[in-house]
Amino acid sequence: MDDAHHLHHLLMDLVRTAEASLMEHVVPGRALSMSQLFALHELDHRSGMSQRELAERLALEKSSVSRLVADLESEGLVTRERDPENRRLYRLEITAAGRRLHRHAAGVLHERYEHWAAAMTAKEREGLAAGLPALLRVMRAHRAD
Amino acid sequence: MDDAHHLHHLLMDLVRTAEASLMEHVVPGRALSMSQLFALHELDHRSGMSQRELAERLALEKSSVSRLVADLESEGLVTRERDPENRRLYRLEITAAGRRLHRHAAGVLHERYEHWAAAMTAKEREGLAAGLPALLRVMRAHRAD
DNA sequence: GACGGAAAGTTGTAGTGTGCAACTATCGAG
DNA sequence: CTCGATAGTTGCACACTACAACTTTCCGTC
Repeated sequence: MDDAHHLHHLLMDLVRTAEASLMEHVVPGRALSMSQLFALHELDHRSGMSQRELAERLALEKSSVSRLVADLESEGLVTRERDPENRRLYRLEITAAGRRLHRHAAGVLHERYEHWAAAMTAKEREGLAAGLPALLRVMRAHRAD
Repeated sequence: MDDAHHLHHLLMDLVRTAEASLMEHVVPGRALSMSQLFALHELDHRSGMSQRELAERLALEKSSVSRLVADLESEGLVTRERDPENRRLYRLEITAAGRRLHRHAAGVLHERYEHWAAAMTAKEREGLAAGLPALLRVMRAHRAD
């Protein structure tokens, strides 16, 4: 079986498996979508973003982000305040609760990865460490064409 | 950066990138969802499946599959006939048109993979070939717990 | 053979996540 | 001051999905 054919099966499998495997039981009790988790991740990483900027990073339409952030705000995970210098835009900040939630989710995922990594051989881990970034790199390059 | 942390970033990236990169412009003119494509793939591979069995393979609820297959049938991509031995269940068959569509989609994806594979080094390709199946294996094992 | 439970599939309904188009409010250049 | 651009909101529609209630068919038991 040639590389391309092999990759076909692997990726199809992965796409069907990965999201469910990743997002299952990340936060007990609270329903947290992947986009929400990504948004928290971005905001925990970088403060004062506008919704437009967040939309860019998440590759979502600004209206989707508007609702996404409204939900996060209503759950007390982020705040949004108009920028006094330019009142068209919001300055988004993650709250302490949001940060706690993000850290908790990241911790759960971290454990999950450790569990996975422990179940692989060193050779397999090294293979992933070399191959996955490469795959992402070429996917991005291809889309950018 | 430890393996688990590394894996975190890679997977998050991949999940957000892969589906779009995979499914973009697979079939010109026709909107084909990933579940539809997977269903065609299963049916091209194995004939006479019931909807229950297809549902299992796609990890979807039977009602979702009922509608999914109804759509494929109305587009002439599959047929369903009651099994004369057991008229509760359907025997699903991919049509010639369905097979053509699947083969075309597979061809487009194959080209895409070749393009990607060509943009990687041999070492990266080998890494993926060793690492991705391992990742899927441990994800599945973990979910099966 | 009738009865009751199990199995396959269908349909009604609801929820989630998304994009597009039209809208408001604000800004800044001329 | 006016006009075009920018940030965000809202109404609407759509795709995909699960769950629950339903029908039809089957089969074992009495």
